[in-house]
This record gives sequence, C-alpha cells and structure tokens, in this order.
Amino acid sequence: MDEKYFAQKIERKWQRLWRERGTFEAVPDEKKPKFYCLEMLPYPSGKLHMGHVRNYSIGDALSWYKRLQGFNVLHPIGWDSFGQPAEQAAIKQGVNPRDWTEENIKQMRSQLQTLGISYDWSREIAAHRPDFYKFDQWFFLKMLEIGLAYRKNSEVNWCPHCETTLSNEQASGGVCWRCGTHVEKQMRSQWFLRITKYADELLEDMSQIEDGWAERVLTMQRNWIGRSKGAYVEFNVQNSEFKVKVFTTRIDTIYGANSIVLAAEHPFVQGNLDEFSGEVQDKVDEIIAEHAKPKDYGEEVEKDGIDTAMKAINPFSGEEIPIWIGNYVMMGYGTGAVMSVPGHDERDFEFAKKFELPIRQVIKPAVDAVDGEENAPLTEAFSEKGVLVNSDSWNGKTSKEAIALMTDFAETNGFGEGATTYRLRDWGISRQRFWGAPIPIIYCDSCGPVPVPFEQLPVELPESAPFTGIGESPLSKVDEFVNSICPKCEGPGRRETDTMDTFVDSTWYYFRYTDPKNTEMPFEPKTANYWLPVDQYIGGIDHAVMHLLYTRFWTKMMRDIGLVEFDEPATKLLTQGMVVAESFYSKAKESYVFPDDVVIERDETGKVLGAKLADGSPVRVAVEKMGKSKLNGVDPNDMISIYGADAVRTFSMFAAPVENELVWQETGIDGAVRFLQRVWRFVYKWKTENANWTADENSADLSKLEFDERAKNLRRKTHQTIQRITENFESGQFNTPVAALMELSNAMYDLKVEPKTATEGDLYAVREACKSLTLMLTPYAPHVAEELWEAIMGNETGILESDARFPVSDEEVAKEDEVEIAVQVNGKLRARVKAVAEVTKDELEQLALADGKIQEYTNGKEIVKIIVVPGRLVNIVVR
RNA sequence: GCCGGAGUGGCGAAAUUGGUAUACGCACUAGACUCAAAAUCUAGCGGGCUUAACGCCCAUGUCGGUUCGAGUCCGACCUCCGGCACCA
Repeated sequence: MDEKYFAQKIERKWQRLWRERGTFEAVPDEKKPKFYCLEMLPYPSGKLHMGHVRNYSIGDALSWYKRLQGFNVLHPIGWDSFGQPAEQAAIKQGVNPRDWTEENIKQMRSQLQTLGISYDWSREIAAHRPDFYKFDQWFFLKMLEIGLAYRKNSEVNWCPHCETTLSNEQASGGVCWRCGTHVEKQMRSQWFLRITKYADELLEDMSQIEDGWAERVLTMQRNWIGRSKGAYVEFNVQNSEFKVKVFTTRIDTIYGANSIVLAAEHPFVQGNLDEFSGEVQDKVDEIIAEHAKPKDYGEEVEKDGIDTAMKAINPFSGEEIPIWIGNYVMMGYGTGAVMSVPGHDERDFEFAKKFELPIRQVIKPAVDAVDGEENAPLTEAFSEKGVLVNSDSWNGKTSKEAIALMTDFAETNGFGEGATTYRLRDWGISRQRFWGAPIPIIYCDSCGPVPVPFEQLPVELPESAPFTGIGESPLSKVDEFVNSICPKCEGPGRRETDTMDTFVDSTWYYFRYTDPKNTEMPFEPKTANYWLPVDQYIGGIDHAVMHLLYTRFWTKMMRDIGLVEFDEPATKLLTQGMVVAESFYSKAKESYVFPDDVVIERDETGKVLGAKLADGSPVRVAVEKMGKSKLNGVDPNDMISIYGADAVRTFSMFAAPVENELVWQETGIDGAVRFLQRVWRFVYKWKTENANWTADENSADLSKLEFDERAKNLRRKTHQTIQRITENFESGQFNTPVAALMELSNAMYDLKVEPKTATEGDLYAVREACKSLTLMLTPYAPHVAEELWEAIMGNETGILESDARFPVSDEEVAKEDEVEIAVQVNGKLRARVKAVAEVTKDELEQLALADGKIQEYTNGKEIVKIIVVPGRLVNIVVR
C-alpha cells in the first residue's frame, strides 16, 4: 500500500487481476441463490457517456452487494450493434458498417473496463454477429409457424428522414423516435408480429410485477395498450344493404344519438364516393389531406364535417338519423365510425353545436337534479354515468345496468355484441435497411413467400453493399444476396431485402447471456430457467413502452413455445434519471460558451447571482441534457483520468437518488475523492504505525478485550452503519449508504487514538470499523476497496476469493446505552433529557416532569395527558 | 383534457414511514499550518428576534382538516416534470 491514494495505479492493477482470475465469471450453481443483475445493453457508438456510467455504476453496486451476500451473480454485457449509425457512417465515410461497429465495440469495451464494471466478459454478445442474429431469424420462423408472424399490405408509418418504416411505438406522438421527424403514412407490404394477441395478458400480468416496476412505466404501458370495453352496434343504412358498425363504450346513451359520424377514410365512404355530391367528395378529400399533415403536439383542431344526406336507423329506437363525415373520427381506432351523442360526449357536443344538430339528454345524474333542470337545454356534455331518461323502456335503469342489458339485447337481436378494443397494434418489424438481421424469407413466383428452412440459418448479410444513401435498401442492390432458390420448388427466388427492426435483438438478448455459445438453440431452456427472470433490470425511462413492452411480449411467446417457464422477464425494474449538466448561453455571441469561459458571481452565502463572460456580457445558465452543441458534455474518460473510476462512480451514486435527474457538477466529485482519500490515509496510518495491525484478530478473545467509551462508540457506529446500509440496499436506495460510510469514516477520525498507543480494544474496534467500511465500500469503489482489503488483511487475496461477506451487524453492539429523549409540551419541543436505553415509560415520565425547563411550562397548568414514545419522546399535554 | 410523479437551506439531498426537520456532501465564511499557495485540520453555516451565555418565534409550494404531535395522512388549490390524446 502506497502512502498516497493513486487511483489510476490501483485501478489498473485490480482490473488486471480480476481479468486474470476470472473473478466475475458466473457458473450455474444450484446450491447458491442466484441473482441476475442486468443493465440495458448499449449501442456501440464508440464513446461512453455519463448516462452509461450512471447506469452501469448502479448495476455494479448491486452486483457487488449481492455477491458479498453470497448470491451467485450473473452480470453480463453486450452490444446492441445493429442500427442506423453504422449505416450512416457507411454512407458518409465510406467505411464498412461491420468494421466501424467492431472498432466502436473495441473502444467502448476498453472504456467499460477502465471503469472497472464487474462484468462476466466471457458472455459478451453482439447483435450484428451471425451467431446471434441467426436466432432472431430462428424466432421469426417459429412465430411464422404458429401464426404470430404474418405479412400484410397496409398503411405503415414512414419516416422520410430515416427512409424507413417504423412501428407504432416508434412513431408515438406522430414523430420518429430516433430523429423527431413527422412520420408519414405509406402503403407497404411488411412483416408484423402479433403482439395484440397478448394485449390482455400484457395488462393482466402487470399484477405480477407491480411491486418491482415503477408505477409510471406500468401506466405508460397501460395507456399504450389502451383497452376499452364496450360494444359494437350495427346501424342499417336506409335504402341500402350496407350496415354501419360503430364502437361505443356507452351503449346506454344510444337514444341520444343524433347522427352517425364516419371517418373520411371509412370503407363505406370510400366505397360510395360516387353516390355523394361533389361537395361531400371535396370535403372528404380535404379531411384526408388534413389528417396527413403533421400536427403539433397539443394542437386543437376545429371540428369539421359534412352531411352525406344518407340516413341510418337506430336499431333501438327505430329513429332515422343522418350519416355525417367528421374530421374528428379516426379510422385507426374502433371501427372508424361513431354514434354521435352530443348530450353525453364533449366532442359530439362540440360537433352538434357547430352544425346546429339536435342535442338530447338521455342520462341524468344519479343524484336527482334540481327541479326543472332536467328539461333545461344542456350547456355542456354530461359525460358521467347516471340514470337513463328519454329511452323508452330503459328509463330509470342506471348506466351500469343499462350497458349490460342493452348489450345483451343487441346481441339477442343480432345487431350488436359486447366488444373490447385496443389502441395497441401489431408490431411491424420490416425495415428498409442493410444493417439489421435479414428476414429469412424467399419470394417465389409460383410458391409465394417461402420461409428459409431452419438448417439454412443464418441468412447472412453480404460482406458489403453499395451505400449511396438514396433509393431502396442497399441489400436490394446486392445480386448474390437477392437471387436465390425457392426452398419449396427449387425454382428461382428472390430474398426478402428488408431487415428486422433492431428492437427485435433487444427483446431477447439477455436470455442469450445465459447460454451465449449455443449454436443449435437461442439458449438452453434449463440454463435460462436457472438464471431468469432477471432480478434487477436497470435502464432509462425512454424504453418504458418500446423495448419493455416488446420484451414482455417476447417472454410470453417464448413461454408458449416451451423455452421458458415464467410469464414476466424481470421482477424488478429500476428506471434511472438522466445525467444533465449546466449549460451557458451567451446572448451577445448567440451561442453556447464553454463553462471555463464563464465567471460565476455569488453573494457571500454562496448564492449564485449570475454569470458573465470575461468581457462582462451576461450568460444564461440552464440545466440541460448533455450535448455536443451545448458545450456541456462531460467525457467520462476525462473524469476517470482526473479523479479515478472509483470516485466518479461513488459520486454518481451519492449525488442523487437513482431515479432522479443527476446534475453533473465537477465540484461535487471532489467530495467523493476527499472521502476516499480520508479512508485511505486512515488505514495507511494504522497499518504503518501499529505493529500489531495485521495480526489475526480471531486470536484475540473478544470477551477479554476491554473497550473504553470511545472504542465502544466507534463499535456502535460501525454496527449501526451496517444496519442502515443493509436496509438501504435491500430497499434499492443507493445514495444514502455513501452518506452513512462518510459518517463512519468521520467517526473513525473522531476516535482520536494514536495507533502507537492504542490498546488492544482500540485496535479491535478500529480494525472492525476498517474491515466493515471496506466491504461496504466495495459496491461503490471496488478498486480502492480491494487495495484496502489487501492492506488490512495483510495478504494478496481478493475480496471475493477471501470468502468475505457483507458485514452483519451485532444488535447488542449497535444498541445505544444512553438515549436522548425529546420532551415536548403541547407538541412543542422544550427540552431534551438523557436516559438509559432500558428506561421504563414511568421513569421517562418522571424524568421529563422533573426537568426545570419543563416545569416552567407546566407550572400552574393542568396536565391532561402524557404521551411517551419509548426511546424517542415525551409529550406533555397541558391546559 | 386524462393519467402518473414531484415541490424541504445558496445547491445535490436526508428524515427509522405519524415522533427531536435540514443527516451526508458541495459551495461559502473564519481560524490553524505555510514566506505564500495548494492540500490538510478546526469551527461556523435555514430565516427572524433578543439584554446575544441562557433563550424565544417562524419555516418542508399555498390554504384548510385529522391528531397529543404532520415534511409524512385527508381535502382543495398553485407550480413544475413526464406520458397519452379528438380513443368514441
């Protein structure tokens, strides 16, 4: 052990030793409880950013903690290495995407190793390698077999910037998830995965994970799936054999329907265009054009529509009502047709007002309205449930009863049925890209689309392709790839040139970690069932819907084909907050400026008054996502080489709870460095100045040791700290343990015993504190911890090889023998009294009443009651 | 609009789940050491009042409520963040 803490030196040393010893390689072991700790796999951009550092620091802390608790921990890493940036690099720089990707992986791997994350590198995987994507294709063929994969010509989301189709999830909010461009609609034939088959299960199985997943994630998924229960009702069209089917969640309001409103894209409209007037045809065109236009978020569009002059018959009342076309009815939801009930739906109300259509009240509030109000014209839609009025024989029924009875009635009479609709759509996975897993299909003129036989997998990507950035996917221009033989008739065939959405790779990559070298199967079910489900998954909230929904679906699919035995892939999910930093914008220069060029002005309390440039011009300070253009990005490599990986990791865990946004401030990290140095100096001093330092403490008889007050206090603090930190880790709190460790190290300094003159008791207490502190520090700063461990124990065994365990607190030692009790009068703190820990309630009461200060407040007053909370406080209520 | 989450010092944040609010760290101030600086150590650090040692009052977004006692529970409101959205 050196006198000075030199981070880089010991970090390199332990990273080498861990690698040589295979310290983190995981082997299934039925005798040990398993723990699968997983962080979302990175895209190999070539550069680690602070978000990665935070993500992996959290996972690593938990992995170390669990290892020290005796768990068999699997902590793997891999690369989400298919995707757009590699293809962009090919287009712009003329490099081969494969070489570009491999080079990036190499760089990022070395950066991760510099950070000292305890991965089992022997299980590393990469999505772009044929041994991995072979099984993307394998899964696709399986799903084709059981009807979960299918091809369909339909309107799909198209990102004009990325020039590819997108799934609904990736086009959420009408913009491309990757570049933010407004998506367009395009007719295209593409492959879909039938995720909708699992819609109900995806909702209902949330009960299995609701304890471990953040509520907001489940809410987002629930909203996204968007299940609503209601009924289909068919309206006959007058003088026509057509029927119009509507979906409604409020069949109880059907007597209030004043019209049927159709989407402009509705087949009934499109099929009867010729029969409509020119005016109607123009309106239809206008609405369709308007729908295709990009809309701003939150933008309200004015209701518009037109009467088709056709009539529909209300199957309940027999009433004849007009059929309209309305811009507010969407073809993509329900049936693309609604019954308009202006009295009880806000949108219908607005529509009816605009076109002066009749508004009828058919539901009244369950609690009787004020006299006369029932017949007064509605000034707004009453969209709550209530009691039916103006509805023939249904009058007087509650909405709830009526919904059930009227649905039955419609069913019995053949003009409707109960139904559930979803917002969720099947997952379109075709992408017009080169750098992805080829979809294993061959198109044959006589046999149609034919799946590639399993034995012929993988369908490998060609070495290269012409990357021009224009026209169709580069794959379609590689003749050797495209030209093929039909597996069925052996005639000429053309390969599918679309590749799979890269989200396919990330749906199941972490199953592959359990058996990464398997060439026959994606993984051995037995092995996967040992390690999975994931015990803790850690990643960004941005994947709340896309990745996390897909992977839940995939798990259920794998269960159904017999690969796994559980329903949900991860029992706990932690969504970490973003790492952000202060950015500085100069109005005078109309650009962001480097933090180093900014002078911060403060008052004497340290409050920031403002920021200026050297020339005095003001600078706006904001906390924003890190980015190149904002000049506020922080390079983890720089941080590590300045402060060391341990300090960077400790600070990133200490500065904020993991779910919160983390504001990266370089001054903050100094605190972490100081803390590590303090611990280091303490151990160094004792090790070098106390001759008995590394003697085996087991040879000392604990019962014969004498501890004076100071040593006792230190031991108490040590054991209390163990208690606190264990509780924190168990509840997923990672910032407060660092604070607790700092407190413990402060207590060690407070001992003020010189190593040279220490008694045996002192030495024991100090060694106990040092050992405990070191082991509890391991999850945050494993390199320093290993080095300290070596110094404390006096040998060269690593922490895990030494069979060390996370310290366990001794309750007897942790217990305070004297407690401070707060004494309140009428709930206000008036005094503090000291008492032995075992003090009884009565004694406490007497003690409190005897206090001079308290007597001042109670003199001459009547004591109403006294509340005693053992070990905490006494509250005297006086009048 | 609907759903979810959050508001605590100059800042990041703690608070055993209803029991001494502001732990720990950053920043700041003063002192020690030093020729000096850095580093380190020591002390102070929510606001106001006070006769300044003792002590009092007010403070966890706002206003109410429950309770002996509320940052924590309940009701209403304000603000911010996130998600979804003519979803029928």
